[in-house]
Amino acid sequence: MTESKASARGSRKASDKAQLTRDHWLDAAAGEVAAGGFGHLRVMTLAKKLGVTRGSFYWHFKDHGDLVVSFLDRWRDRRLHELQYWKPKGGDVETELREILELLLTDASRNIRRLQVELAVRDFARRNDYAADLVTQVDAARIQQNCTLFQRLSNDPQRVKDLSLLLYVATIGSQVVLTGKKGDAEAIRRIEDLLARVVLEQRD
Amino acid sequence: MTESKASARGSRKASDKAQLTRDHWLDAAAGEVAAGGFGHLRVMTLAKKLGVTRGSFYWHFKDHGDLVVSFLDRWRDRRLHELQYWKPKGGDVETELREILELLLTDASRNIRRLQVELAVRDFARRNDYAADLVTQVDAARIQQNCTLFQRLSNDPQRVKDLSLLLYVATIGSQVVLTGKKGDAEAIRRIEDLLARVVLEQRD
DNA sequence: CCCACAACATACATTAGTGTATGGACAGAC
DNA sequence: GTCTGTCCATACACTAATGTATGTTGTGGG
Repeated sequence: MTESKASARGSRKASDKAQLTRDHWLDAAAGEVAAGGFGHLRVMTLAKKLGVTRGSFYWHFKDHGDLVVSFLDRWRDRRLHELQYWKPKGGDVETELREILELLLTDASRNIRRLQVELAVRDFARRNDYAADLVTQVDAARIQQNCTLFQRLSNDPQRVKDLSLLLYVATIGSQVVLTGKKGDAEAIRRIEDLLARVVLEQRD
Repeated sequence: MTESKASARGSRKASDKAQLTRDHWLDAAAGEVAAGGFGHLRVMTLAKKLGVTRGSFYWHFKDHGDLVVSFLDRWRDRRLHELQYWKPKGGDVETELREILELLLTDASRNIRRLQVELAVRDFARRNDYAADLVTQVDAARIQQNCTLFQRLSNDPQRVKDLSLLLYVATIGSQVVLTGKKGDAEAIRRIEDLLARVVLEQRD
């Protein structure tokens, strides 16, 4: 009996006797959200996944809603923070554009889990005001990020905004339509190339 | 007592004593799916909405899964069928391109309900193989539709395919990112205009 | 040594939703 | 008229999930 309990706890990956933190629960939640969206985020499922009972959950979190809000907050923080890591390397504009395109499309499409979570958050935002607010923040920051690049392509501020927005919606659309389909890598690569061409033709 | 029952039934829109059909239920389901996605599609909610009890539902449908499959099938049929209505009017290419762009972006963004359902189906497809299959069918048909237009722009079949795909992912991305946000109509109009410009520059 | 708290287990109450079995009203066929 | 089938109501059983209240264990401080 005691062995079965020990082996149950032992099914956890990292350390056997280490105790859980909020982040452990949030990581497990990320898996569930990626697989089934926020509608399938269950406390019981997470507990089984972590090899504990729900009693642990209600120690770390007030309730199910607390988990959701914490998850969304962490997602927002990470998405905003990762934008800081992209610093223009001072190469020529075309090289930099192709770099950021590869980052936004090819690289992003390889991070299936991260992409699934993003789509789930975006879908959840359609019926949850809190999530909708965070998505708006992240979208705005990313589009702003694109703007700083496109300012080197054009002096027309309106054109800069429009190009940034076009690039962004094309990026999201590619992720929504192509991710997980067969031949998606090839299609994404071609979209990436075509986008670079049409954007570069807009310089003045 | 009988009055209360009658008034309950009378809360339905069209006719008071008309009996329900599968399509009535599917229409009501569309409202729920648009609002909350497939995860919030409840038999009880639909029954209340239609002013009947769940007994009626289980007469028209085998079970909850039957409703979902029927809903998806009808969605696929309608999306494929509506493509037949767009016949090239034989104008010049630029005019026709701007027409189809307006149809795909501005017009589509006005049909909030239809758009919400599409996004819900697309999200559901990430965890449901049957839905994924239908979405793939619809996507392919729409992209193919775009190809017939772009064949008048370029003789390179690969470029035709790429442009069609770019237009499609930009369309979907616009719907995902912009729909429902403030100032979305203006943004969509500008995306539409920019897309027309960059596509026309790709003719040979 | 024990004690106090953090971390988790256990057990129970409650809710929301599905599916099913059966009964009833009502309209048309004959 | 009554019979039959369609369409819906009612009542019940069942499940999954949440939240809460309380019990249990392990561990460092004094």
